[in-house]
Amino acid sequence: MARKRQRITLEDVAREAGVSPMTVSRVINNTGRISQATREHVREVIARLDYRPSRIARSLVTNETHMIGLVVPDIASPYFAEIVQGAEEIAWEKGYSILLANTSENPQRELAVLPQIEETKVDGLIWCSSRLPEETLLALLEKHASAVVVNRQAPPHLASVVRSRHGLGYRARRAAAFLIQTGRRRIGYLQLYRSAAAAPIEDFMAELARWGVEINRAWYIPCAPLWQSGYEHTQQLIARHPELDAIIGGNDLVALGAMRAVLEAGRRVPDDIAIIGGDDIFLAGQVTPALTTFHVPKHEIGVMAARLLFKRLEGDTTYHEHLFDERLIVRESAPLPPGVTLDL
Amino acid sequence: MARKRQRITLEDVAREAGVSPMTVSRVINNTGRISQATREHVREVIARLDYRPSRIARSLVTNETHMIGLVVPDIASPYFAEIVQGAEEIAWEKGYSILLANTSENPQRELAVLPQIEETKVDGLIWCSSRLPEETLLALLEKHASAVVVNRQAPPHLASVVRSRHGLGYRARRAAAFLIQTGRRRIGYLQLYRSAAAAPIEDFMAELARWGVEINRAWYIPCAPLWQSGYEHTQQLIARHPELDAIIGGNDLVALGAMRAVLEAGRRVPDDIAIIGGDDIFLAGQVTPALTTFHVPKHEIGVMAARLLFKRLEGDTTYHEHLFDERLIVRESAPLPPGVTLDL
DNA sequence: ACAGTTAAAGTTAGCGCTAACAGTACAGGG
DNA sequence: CCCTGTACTGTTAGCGCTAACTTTAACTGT
Repeated sequence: MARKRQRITLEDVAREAGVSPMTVSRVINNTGRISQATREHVREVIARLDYRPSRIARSLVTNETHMIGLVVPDIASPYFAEIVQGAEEIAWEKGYSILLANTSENPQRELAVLPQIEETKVDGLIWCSSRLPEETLLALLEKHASAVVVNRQAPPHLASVVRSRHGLGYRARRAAAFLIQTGRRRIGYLQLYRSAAAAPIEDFMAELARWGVEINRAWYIPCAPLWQSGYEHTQQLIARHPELDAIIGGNDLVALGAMRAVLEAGRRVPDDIAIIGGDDIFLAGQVTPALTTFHVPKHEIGVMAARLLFKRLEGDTTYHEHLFDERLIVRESAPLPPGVTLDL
Repeated sequence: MARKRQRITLEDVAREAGVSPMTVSRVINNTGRISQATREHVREVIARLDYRPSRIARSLVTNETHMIGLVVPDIASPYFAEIVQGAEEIAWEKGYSILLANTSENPQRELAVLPQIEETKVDGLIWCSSRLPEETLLALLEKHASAVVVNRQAPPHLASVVRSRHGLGYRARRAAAFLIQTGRRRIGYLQLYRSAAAAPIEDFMAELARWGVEINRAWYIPCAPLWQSGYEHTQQLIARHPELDAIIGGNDLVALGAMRAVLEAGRRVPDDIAIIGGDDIFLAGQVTPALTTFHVPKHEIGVMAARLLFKRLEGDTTYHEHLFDERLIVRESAPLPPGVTLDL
């Protein structure tokens, strides 16, 4: 029987302690001047009644909820789960709660989730890897006093930014350079579809051109950031294009799906086809062959996003941008043959 | 420049529309009787002013926050991330938000997180895999009108329960039975430490005894639910006990850590040492050798937990318990040799 | 025509807190 | 003895909403 227990209010405490509600409020918030005796007495009553101040009521008057909204495309992805973990850690330290919204990689849902967050009046917002088009994103950011955007760009006055180099097309270009120098010539690319902010495929092809290797648009296909998508697209890709000797996955899940498809097709990794992933999720180094990929400091991204947000909340409205480097981790799926030296 | 934009209130809308605040309130909540003309006019003004009702203010009077608290030991674990995903899905459908608390596997933190959640006055609470001792957990549940507990037991009047069979010691016993029937005799067990609710090691040994195989307490060691822990404990375990021919991991992360340690030690999986995991996380089937494990419907657990919670919130205070089955998924790390038939 | 009904509004009060201002009491200086 | 300052505590009002009640207007049937 869910008892609707009457909540103990600040007024109850005041009455019990024989002081005014304001005095109790001051004790709780450590504001104003309170005599040591009164303070201790009120504290004792608070403890005795097991009083918990209502954040709701406080928020209504202070206009601060001590909550921050966290929007991610897929909480079950190892990539975002770690970012969330990092952000939650900092929020907790600061006494803030996390309001989580999972948009299931769905821009519609992303749009729909925002009114909900607005109505809750979170103090700030961390927005990860928005799949919304640029102008829509900006319009929504306009309405939020404090926001931090992860993996997207934003105008300085609207939000701070945390990114790793991925968005700049850095990753695919470096992967291509590495593969070519280790002897690969016909490189497939499972490019994550995303907003306009993503690196255009042209950047990637420019890199290939720089090395003078073959370019074939049919080898570059858009792909959802999921294992299944990498798996299925690779099945088709290698069936239609058996000439491929390397595949770049947009992220590790995709690359692992690709690896599976390659192995199931009876081709060897890396002997026949080398594979490079994209974010170094936890198990990337545990599979056999272990995945060559770019290390992305996911936890630190979450931590930094929260830190920048709190900077804004604390009144520092200057723009901050933090760009994390992505280090290539050479493992077995795309090894460095003995004797090869790289020029990266 | 974070503009402190003055929020548009219900009163603004009322003034603009030339009606009383109450009328606007009724339109928003679809309560009471409102003429079609007024309703449409008010709606138009709401849209024009881009008015968003304040949940805070509403909560203060209705005593409902439309938020549910979700406490997990480790959001970055693939196991809990999927549960969170499931719960968030249902919450979203019902128009509720998720207040996320990550306790980092730390009972202290678990205790500390509760006041925060209480102050926020969430409408309900989903509590996953609490690491708190039984009596502490119950004491805390007492204070919450509506709660659902995952992977723990609870008295019917305090909370509904969602579990898979794991907590009953089912998993380790079945794993042992399987291993023995496939020819293994000296079985190590990396048991997840946890609360009193977990199956005592005695259950496991009873199963071994039933099959008449060797029992050696030194082979059974407590282990944190992390890859690193499985890895390190296994390194020690197989160094001290080279006689082992199988290892059971408390969950997949631990089992994968164990697998890595075994392979690095130059032993073969499954030829020298068979390995069985525990929750079938996403990549368990992707590694080589693929992990034999028990499938646990993580997403469904999250969904069910949220469903049972909403049942309580909607006034059905009867006790519900949902027990999910765990199916053994036989993959390569502990295969079924040809010709062997199982008696489970 | 008039009480009785009903639909469609409006009024009042208060949820639990805190900001801002207003005391009060007591000290020491003139 | 008042005056000013300091240290503490109290009073008032209102944050943005909704529950509960009241009012107004229009419509009924006899």
